[in-house]
Amino acid sequence: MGRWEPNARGRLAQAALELYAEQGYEQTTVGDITARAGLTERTFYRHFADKREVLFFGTEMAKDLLTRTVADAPADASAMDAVGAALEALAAEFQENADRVRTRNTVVSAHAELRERELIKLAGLAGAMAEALRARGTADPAASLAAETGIAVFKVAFARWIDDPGRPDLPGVLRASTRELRTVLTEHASA
Amino acid sequence: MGRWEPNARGRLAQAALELYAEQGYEQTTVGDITARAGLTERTFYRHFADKREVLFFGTEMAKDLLTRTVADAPADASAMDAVGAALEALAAEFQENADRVRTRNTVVSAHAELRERELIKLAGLAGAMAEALRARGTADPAASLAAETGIAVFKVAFARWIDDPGRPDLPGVLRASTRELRTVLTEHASA
DNA sequence: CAAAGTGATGACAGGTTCTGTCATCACAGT
DNA sequence: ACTGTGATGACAGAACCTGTCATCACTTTG
Repeated sequence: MGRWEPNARGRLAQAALELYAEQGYEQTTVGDITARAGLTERTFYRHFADKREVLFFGTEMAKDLLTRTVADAPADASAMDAVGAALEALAAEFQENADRVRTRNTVVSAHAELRERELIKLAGLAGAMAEALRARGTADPAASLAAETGIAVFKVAFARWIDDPGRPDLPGVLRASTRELRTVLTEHASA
Repeated sequence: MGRWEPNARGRLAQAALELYAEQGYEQTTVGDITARAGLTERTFYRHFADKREVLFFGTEMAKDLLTRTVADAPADASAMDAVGAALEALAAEFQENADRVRTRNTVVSAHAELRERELIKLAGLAGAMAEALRARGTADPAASLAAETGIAVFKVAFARWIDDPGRPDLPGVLRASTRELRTVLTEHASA
């Protein structure tokens, strides 16, 4: 495993987050990152596909958590309940690492390129949850709808959590948002 | 207005879509595009922010259509009904230009970079609809939830429409998906 | 214990994307 | 005609990303 200085990948991710936060994403070159990490530019691209990907280290972990939680939901739970449980588990993890999550969000939300990457990662999470729902026996339009809608609610709840530092309970905001959505969807005049 | 050969922007967009479809997005350089359009590389970047943006010409039109339709919804219509009407209007326009929409989608969905751009454009549409809802008097968690959920349903409906060439009625698929979502959200064992 | 093997890193070249800057050209208004 | 305006051309250059080969630390094998 570890030869030379250990944990090159981790050092690169750490240096990148620091520099992006200190001097901005666009002002930071890959050379800056590798210089701080004590490596060469070429090595950066051996660990990360591009300059953005270095900030999305944890997405695979999130995907695992979501799919596992969906798979482990009680057999009589509805698709939306399974999705809700998964997203609450993720929200709880965000809550535990609130400082890191907020720092990272500040960097990501400041640059369109990074927001783009974040959105495709979220879409990937939705796809993974839909797949897990199908494995649980939910048919396909319902599975995709539950997963995509769940992610949509998570996005809204997360934004509210970020905006309001006095509301520190992300899982609570998520549950409230889900309830609110049910209201929004049922109070309709037509059809 | 038009000096030199007219409609440089349009020629560039046309040449880009053709080349991306013919030989792939990554294999096409900006030089290829400008050569076919009879312009220089530098001019491409005067009309489009980057190599991806040239495919997202119509997003502003879509945003106008959505916000206008939300604003024009009857005063007694619910937020979700206003969003539903807006998305149905967009779906109808997609339906009218089905061939072009499908061609463009083939190109976009083949490359992660382009899908990223598409997702941030969709997020922008959701944001614009939320803003239009707020202008109509809908409070903020509900406005964002209705807009984001509407886009989520549209994504699912669009994917179903693309996958199944024998189901040519996108507005119909959209309405069916919205009904299905209400079912998914109300059939829950817990809470 | 030496030889060969493995995997991560360094070094270098090169193409592509995108930006800054200034010159040039077609046309409009006076 | 004279001057202004706006789009385009020409050129330089930084940064991103990739391909390729050499090198080094360490492991395995005989």
